[in-house]
Amino acid sequence: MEYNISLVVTPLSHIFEFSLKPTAPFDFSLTVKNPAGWSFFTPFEIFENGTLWSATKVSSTLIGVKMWSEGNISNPVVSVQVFSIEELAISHTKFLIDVIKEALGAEQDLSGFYEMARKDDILKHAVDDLYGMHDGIPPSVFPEAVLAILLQMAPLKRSNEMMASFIQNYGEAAEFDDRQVSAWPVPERISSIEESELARKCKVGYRAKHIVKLAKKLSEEKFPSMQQLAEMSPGEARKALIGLPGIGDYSADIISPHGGFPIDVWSAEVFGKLFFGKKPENNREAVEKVKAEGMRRWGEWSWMAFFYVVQDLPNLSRKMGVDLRLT
DNA sequence: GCGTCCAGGTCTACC
DNA sequence: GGTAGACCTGGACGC
Repeated sequence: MEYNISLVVTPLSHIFEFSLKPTAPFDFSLTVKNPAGWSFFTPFEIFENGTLWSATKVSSTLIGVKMWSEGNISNPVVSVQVFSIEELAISHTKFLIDVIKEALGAEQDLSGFYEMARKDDILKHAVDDLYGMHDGIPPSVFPEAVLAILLQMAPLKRSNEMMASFIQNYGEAAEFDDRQVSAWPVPERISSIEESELARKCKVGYRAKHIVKLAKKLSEEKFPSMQQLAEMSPGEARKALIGLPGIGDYSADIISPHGGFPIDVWSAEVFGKLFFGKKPENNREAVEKVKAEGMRRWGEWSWMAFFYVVQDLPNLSRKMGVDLRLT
């Protein structure tokens, strides 16, 4: 893989800061650095001693974000510093505060989910282990869609390598608070590169075609923002996402701010064992059956159930006496 | 060392 | 509308 060919490093020296009071229960560490290792903004972000340094582009503005907790699970307070190249207008700072609130899931009320989960033989363990973990809405569609495409037809190790190469070759690094964090590329940049160049540099294979077409669609056409997708009905948002290049049933469930029940051949095995007590004979053929059972069992809470179970696999394996390791 | 298989899906041609 | 086959790449596996 080719790294650091054209990564631009941008120093961010202007700061504005604020604090948030998320809806309790809220566990800051579990929310920004969850056990399965899903990134808050980018896989290159840093989490040390309870503080997160991350970076992203929001409406063409590169920002660095430093966050830490000053409260506790039942009385949560999060301090946030936002770093930018130049001083931001008041309207922009208000917008960014909303973006970070959404990304933290700060206003998410977990009480309904927890009430259901405590009566469920699987989820009662997960919500106990991960009490206060919120799930937020990412600031933009492009990184989520590229991630979904890179997860397709590849072992996780290779997906991670493709993702790292893509960010290092075409992203932008934010330098702030004595840290450097690489942020995801924006569609405007990817739309102008050749598919063959992307395939060669990042070894993404046939996925290069989907990624460049996706970038063109998002940068040249009016596609709903993540916030607008959140305001649509789940069905409308899903329909819009499936219209994107390289995005099908599974990927739409990953990207949608409404969530879904994204069962692939990997999760078909995990959830197959949890639901039916044994490994499916054929993981690929079990996808539809496992997905239907998850939707039947957890209904409107399917996404949160998926999220909590995937984050809690080692504990669930032990507590339920089911070997959830892949075979 | 070499050939074969297949992986945390989606698209397209064909019926 | 339903479905088989193709699709990049690289690691695992058998020989």
